[in-house]
Amino acid sequence: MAKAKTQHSGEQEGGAIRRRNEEAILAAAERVFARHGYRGASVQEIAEQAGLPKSNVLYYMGSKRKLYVRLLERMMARWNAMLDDISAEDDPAEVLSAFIRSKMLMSRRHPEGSRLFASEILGGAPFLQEYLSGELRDWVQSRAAVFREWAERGLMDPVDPVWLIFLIWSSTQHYADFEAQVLGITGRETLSDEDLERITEFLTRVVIKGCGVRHPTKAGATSVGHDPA
Amino acid sequence: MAKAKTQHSGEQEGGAIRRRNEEAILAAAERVFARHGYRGASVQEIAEQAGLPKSNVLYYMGSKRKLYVRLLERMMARWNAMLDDISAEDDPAEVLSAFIRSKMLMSRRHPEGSRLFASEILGGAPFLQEYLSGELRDWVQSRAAVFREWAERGLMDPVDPVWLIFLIWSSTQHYADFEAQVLGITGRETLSDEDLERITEFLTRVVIKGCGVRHPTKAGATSVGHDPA
DNA sequence: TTAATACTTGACCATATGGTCAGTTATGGC
DNA sequence: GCCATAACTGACCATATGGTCAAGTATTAA
Repeated sequence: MAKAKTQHSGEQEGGAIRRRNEEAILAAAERVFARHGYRGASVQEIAEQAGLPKSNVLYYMGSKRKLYVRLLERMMARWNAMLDDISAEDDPAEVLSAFIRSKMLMSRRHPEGSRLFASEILGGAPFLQEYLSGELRDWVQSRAAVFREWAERGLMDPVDPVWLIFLIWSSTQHYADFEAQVLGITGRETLSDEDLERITEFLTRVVIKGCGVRHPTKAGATSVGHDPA
Repeated sequence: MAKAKTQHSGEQEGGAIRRRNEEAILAAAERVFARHGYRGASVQEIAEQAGLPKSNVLYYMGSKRKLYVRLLERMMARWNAMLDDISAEDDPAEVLSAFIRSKMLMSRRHPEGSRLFASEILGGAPFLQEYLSGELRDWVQSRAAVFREWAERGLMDPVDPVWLIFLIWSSTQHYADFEAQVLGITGRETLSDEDLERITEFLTRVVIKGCGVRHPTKAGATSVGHDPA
């Protein structure tokens, strides 16, 4: 095999200069790819937004394709960092609430990354197909199994867990991906933290109540989320 | 003003040849724009998919930009055709159910159009900004007023109507926009009509139950969607 | 039949694209 | 101070882009 070139060996090493420039490039590229998609983005524009000459971007990233893949991988890593384990012993209401909250936070903290991901899927997921039908599918199936057990124990209605996961994904991601629509319709410049908090509460409430989630302590008794305010 | 040229006077007229070719071009363009975004789409590719030389596409459509705008307008027209009037006198459960169903049908019938719209919003809605903050905003506000009145009459929980509308939009559109993800994760080739029907029922149920929608006949009494299957 | 109009399309143009490369400058360990 | 290596970058290339145009062919109304 070829000797690993320092340039592309990845990971954390590399001088301070390299790290700084790569960060600038990745940030700029995330914006541009998110806005225009893979094909519509140009290396020239990324370079300008990063404040570097085009050659320099290619020097660090090798190619447009590699840069794009690296961004996707970074986004997947963020995702994976969020996927805490759950078991059927946990409180469904708490798990669903935490799930919605963390997805909402992801949309808040990484809107460009979220849009980049959306753009990739929208285009038929040419780079992410195996991830979707591999890793991510396994993750969904394992969560689905837990949901199903909750339903069997009478802790929630017997809804299809996969459709439920999609419901949570779509309704939370909406605020990053369709930000332009949300802002246009609500007539605001930005969404405040309070807005996001209220939306999170709304979504949590509808999902938990809508799926008939009950407290685990008293087996199959009290319903959750009935504060009449 | 200049005399209207037959070529671009729009509307229904034009020979059979024109209509046939324009349809082919529009269909092809919708696919290509949906997949690659405005910038990423090329007239050449659209022409190939339509089975015509590039010059011919430009002959009929004038320019890439005009073609794109025309597609957006066609999609907005479909949308508007769906926006039937509602009043506070209607049954909330029925209205919400019909709303979800028709949005779901739209995702089913016009997935490319849906993705085209999504791509436009994702890119910051450069062509649709005024539509969003104008027509569409008004539409949302008027529906929101009805939802609010329902809440005041005790026919549903006092949820924020705008977030509710976004919830319905996002969760239904998901099945068109993120089709690649849905298929990858569920491991299917396509979603069947039965799948769509079940998803529609699931979403309807969660929304109606989650928002505490009640029947209007008995003022603020029975809750809806409790079939324990 | 004829003339006007609609349609068709290959050649062409200026510009932008992703990517290469050679030559130069800066950096850091010794 | 030395030098290997990292960092930098303008010039360049083949190709693709959106769009124009002129010269054709098909269609149709009179």
